Amino acid sequence: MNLRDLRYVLAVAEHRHFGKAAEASFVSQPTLSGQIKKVEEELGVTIFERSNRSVEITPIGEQLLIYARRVIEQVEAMENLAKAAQDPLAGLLRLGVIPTLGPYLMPLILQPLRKEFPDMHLVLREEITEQLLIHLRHHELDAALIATPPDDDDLQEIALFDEPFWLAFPAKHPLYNKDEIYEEDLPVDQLLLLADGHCLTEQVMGVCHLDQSSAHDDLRASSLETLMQLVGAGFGCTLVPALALRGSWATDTGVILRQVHVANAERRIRLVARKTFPRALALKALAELVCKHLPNTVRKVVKG
Amino acid sequence: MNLRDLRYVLAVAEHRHFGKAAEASFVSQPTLSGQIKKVEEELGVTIFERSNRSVEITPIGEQLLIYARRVIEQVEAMENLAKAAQDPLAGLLRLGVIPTLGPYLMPLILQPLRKEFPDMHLVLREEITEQLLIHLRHHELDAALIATPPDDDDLQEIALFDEPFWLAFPAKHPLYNKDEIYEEDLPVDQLLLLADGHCLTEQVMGVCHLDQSSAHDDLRASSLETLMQLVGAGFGCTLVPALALRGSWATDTGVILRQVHVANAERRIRLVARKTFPRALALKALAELVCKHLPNTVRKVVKG
DNA sequence: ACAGATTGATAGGTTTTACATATTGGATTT
DNA sequence: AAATCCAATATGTAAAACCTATCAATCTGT
Repeated sequence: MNLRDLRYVLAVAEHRHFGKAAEASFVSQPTLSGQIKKVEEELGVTIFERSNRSVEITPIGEQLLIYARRVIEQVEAMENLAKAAQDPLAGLLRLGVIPTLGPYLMPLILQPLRKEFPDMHLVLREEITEQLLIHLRHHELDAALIATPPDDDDLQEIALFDEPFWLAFPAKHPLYNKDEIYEEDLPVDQLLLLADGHCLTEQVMGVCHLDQSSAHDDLRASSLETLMQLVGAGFGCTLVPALALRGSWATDTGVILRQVHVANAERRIRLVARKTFPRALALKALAELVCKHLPNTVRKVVKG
Repeated sequence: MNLRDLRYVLAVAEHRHFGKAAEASFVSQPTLSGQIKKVEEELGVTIFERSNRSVEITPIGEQLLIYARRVIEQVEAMENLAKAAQDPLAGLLRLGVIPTLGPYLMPLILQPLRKEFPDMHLVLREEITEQLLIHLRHHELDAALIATPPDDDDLQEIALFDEPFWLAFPAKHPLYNKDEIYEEDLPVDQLLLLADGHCLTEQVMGVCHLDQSSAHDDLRASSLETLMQLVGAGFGCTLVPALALRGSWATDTGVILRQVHVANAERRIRLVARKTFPRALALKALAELVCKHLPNTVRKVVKG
């Protein structure tokens, strides 16, 4: 049996006339007659009792029609659903973000996103890079915003922007008088770090030429917010990604911020997804939207 | 789209492997791949995200699968229903009977019917011939038991049996001493009749050579039961079909019954149905069952 | 009563499409 | 490096759905 055949049956039931039903189905009357006959033979049941001047539905045919109508109804609902979902810019997009980026980037783009792509339904998940990549591979996420190259042949990336690191230190710190920070100024021995696993931790250590052994591991903050509270409280200094400068800690914590003039004192933020992810357009749209709403503290990458 | 395609989609979803799904669907892998691709193109949506080592279902695919499963489920229910209804001896049979036959014949066959064809669901309707024929033509009945030739080219008949008329008269009637009634004995002037419309009325008039004008129309009974009550009460005589002899009036009403030796003092009972009615076997089975359970007071017709 | 219109079924030929086998390209495993 | 696995692609074949033309039966209107 066939959906087309069911539609033919419904057409005959509606018109009670093979010719009219054929016309309404955009086929010839012999074709329709043949298909109806085929269905009846397949089901082993007479659906229509036809004479030369009337077409009537048998009682069993009436029962079958109820099912046929339900089937066609469901199929049409299915097609409508697909049609509504055809727009790659619409529908669910499960996006992961690293914790040192999410709280500062997402507020900038959520409202524009709702305005420009009202049908795109973003579901956010904040985890460290390693977890995000696992979720991507497991198809539990569709895309992720991270700060390291994914290093996985199954994944693709769209580079978005470079986010410089700023130096954060307590108000009473000797560096207070320096407006500009160079490599030799970095207070490497007073450096406070995030917990392991955060990509930011390794990147900051890289900028400061620290390795695992030489880094303090007695004081590790579990979040950037906590870290800045520690800085404000005078426990040490740290490097902060530019977008985080406007975090909630920025007011009244007595933390001083300075631009850093050191090579590679920045991280590249990219949108990664599986190469096989079918909604490339959604990724592109999201990438462009993010770039469009970035502050001047970061440097956009010119596409790619 | 196509039911076959939906089954393919479900198979891939189940196996998460095109080769295995193809095998389970008894087609080659390229065929299945092609059909899946076709469905995705038709729907404009990617259902499966495939790489060289995995097949995963997209979120929209998951939603579509819910519908696909429902559709297939309904279709299978439909096929099961048809299969269950394939037996022409099973299922609904809407049967009409004339009022002078139904109450006496049906009790004889209902139980055997339930025993021999437990799946045949008889729905009875008791009306005069004219109404029954109208209902037959309107497909509101499938068959009818009547006592006159249907005289309609769209209808067919199976003759079942000839039912003789018996003379019924009050106990004190002068005919009491006659054991056998011949034409000249018929008490034509005392004849009581049923209401017009009943075929029995005309047939009894025919046997007695009465026409519309010469017949009493001051006393007409609305049912055979009433008629016999009138006879028992001494209002007159009448002719009764043989099967009715065992009606509820037969005891304690003082009605005397005599066999009648008059040509054509009988009526032929036939099962009529539309020529186009598809369940000829059900008719045949019913006809045979009726004949099998008739008392000796009637003469079975030898098939046809 | 007879010609013309109507209706569903049938016949024969064409186009579409579903299918199979063979092969390819990319990735993984031994 | 060779073998294996997997889905996609290429190409030819067989089944099906479809069309036009026609038939048989009936109904309509003169």
